[in-house]
Amino acid sequence: MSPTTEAAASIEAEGAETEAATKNLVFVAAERLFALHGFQNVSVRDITAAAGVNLASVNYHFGSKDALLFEIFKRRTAELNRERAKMLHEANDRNGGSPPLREILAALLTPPLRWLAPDHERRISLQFLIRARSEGTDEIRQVLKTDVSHLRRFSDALLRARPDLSPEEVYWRLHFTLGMLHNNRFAEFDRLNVLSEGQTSEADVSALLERMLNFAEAGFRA
Amino acid sequence: MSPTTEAAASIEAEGAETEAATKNLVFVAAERLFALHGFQNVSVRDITAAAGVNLASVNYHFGSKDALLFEIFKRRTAELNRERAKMLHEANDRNGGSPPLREILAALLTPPLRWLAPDHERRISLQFLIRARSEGTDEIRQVLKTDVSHLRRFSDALLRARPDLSPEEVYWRLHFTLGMLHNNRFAEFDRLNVLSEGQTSEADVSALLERMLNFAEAGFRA
DNA sequence: GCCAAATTCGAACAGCCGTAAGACTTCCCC
DNA sequence: GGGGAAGTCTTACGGCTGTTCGAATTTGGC
Repeated sequence: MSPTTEAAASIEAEGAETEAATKNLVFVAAERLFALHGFQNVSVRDITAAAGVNLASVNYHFGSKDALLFEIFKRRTAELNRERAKMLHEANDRNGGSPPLREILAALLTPPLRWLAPDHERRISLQFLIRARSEGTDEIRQVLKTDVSHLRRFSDALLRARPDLSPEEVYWRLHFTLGMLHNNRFAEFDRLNVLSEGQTSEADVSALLERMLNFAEAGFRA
Repeated sequence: MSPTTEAAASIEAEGAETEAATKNLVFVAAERLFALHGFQNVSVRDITAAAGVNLASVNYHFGSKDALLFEIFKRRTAELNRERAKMLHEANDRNGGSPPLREILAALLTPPLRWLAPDHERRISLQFLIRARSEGTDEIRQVLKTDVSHLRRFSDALLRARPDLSPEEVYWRLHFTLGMLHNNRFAEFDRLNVLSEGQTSEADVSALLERMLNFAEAGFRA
């Protein structure tokens, strides 16, 4: 029996490093290589070589290269959404179900920006997610288009905070805000460093979060 | 003698559709396919088949597949930057060399948004540029990182319009604004359409420009 | 209407790709 | 400690990739 049929169940088992050691080695190595070089530019042989496992491991444990990409995407997306939902929930609790603009935006932006910190364990995962969003397979693009339930919670909250705005306007501004966020890949940081002649400190992620919140909040208040 | 050595000179010859018909067929077909499916997902055979020319045409006229991508990128980037520079120049003339915030941002965003109109001849070119920015070769990424002279004109103008902001702050906000723009690929439009249950009219590009200007201007005024 | 240069064409090369089959080894439970 | 499942390994297949070569063809100047 192929173990890939149980893959979905293992998504929740976060710290399950003990069982299926090779599967985890492949998962981690693939995530890193995909994030750094893109899906198409990384071969199954690259992955298994980096992981120090056999070539056939990818197909045995995940079924195919596409399925491996999709599984990484699902797991990391679920993690990120969980952190965002938790922050939004806490903001709701603090404010009687109708938090101010800035707290909603903070719930949306803080988790990914936390991941972006140089020493954060999920830094490479965020780079992976940003890349997968634009370079991923049709299956991933389908999920991004279809599964908007998570974003809807945020658009609903934003509508409650700014009931004078039309839903359409809120959707667009949310779209803009996510665009600001998704632009934060390695390459863009580099360009920014050149543009500002090394003045920007990409290491200071909390300052970046502050900047993004200021910009986005002002955009929503316009 | 290989004609590819003269390729750089022909970049300026915009309407040179008459000479080198096949070269132009390849150029146009490749741009469309790259924009729609990504660089890695399009083979030389796909391009030549779509263009209705011989397989060897790409290597004969452009040297290699990478060089073809780079040449499309250079030409379209130059075109876009020319339109932006022209608008910025006109804004300078109208305002004694120090245009208001909104006019600077309009010079930055109007040209690409014009291209995005459904019936615009450069619609596919903008999609190509957005894709090439994140999926392109190392050579393209190097140009994006190094050649920031064009963006510098905008950051300088923005600094003059908001002298109370630190240069670093201006760079980041410019970065955010470009992020809003670069997020406008087909896939994102689709998600937005689902999110808003078909309420968004992506055809109405001038309304989108207005929205983006409002959002970005407010962000810069924060 | 000829010659040479420019272009197009058909064909093939060498190499990498994802995947699968089958033999082999390890592990765990009864 | 034997048997069966789970995992690992080697090997190779078929297919697609970018690129090249030499011949055939077209083009442009005289």
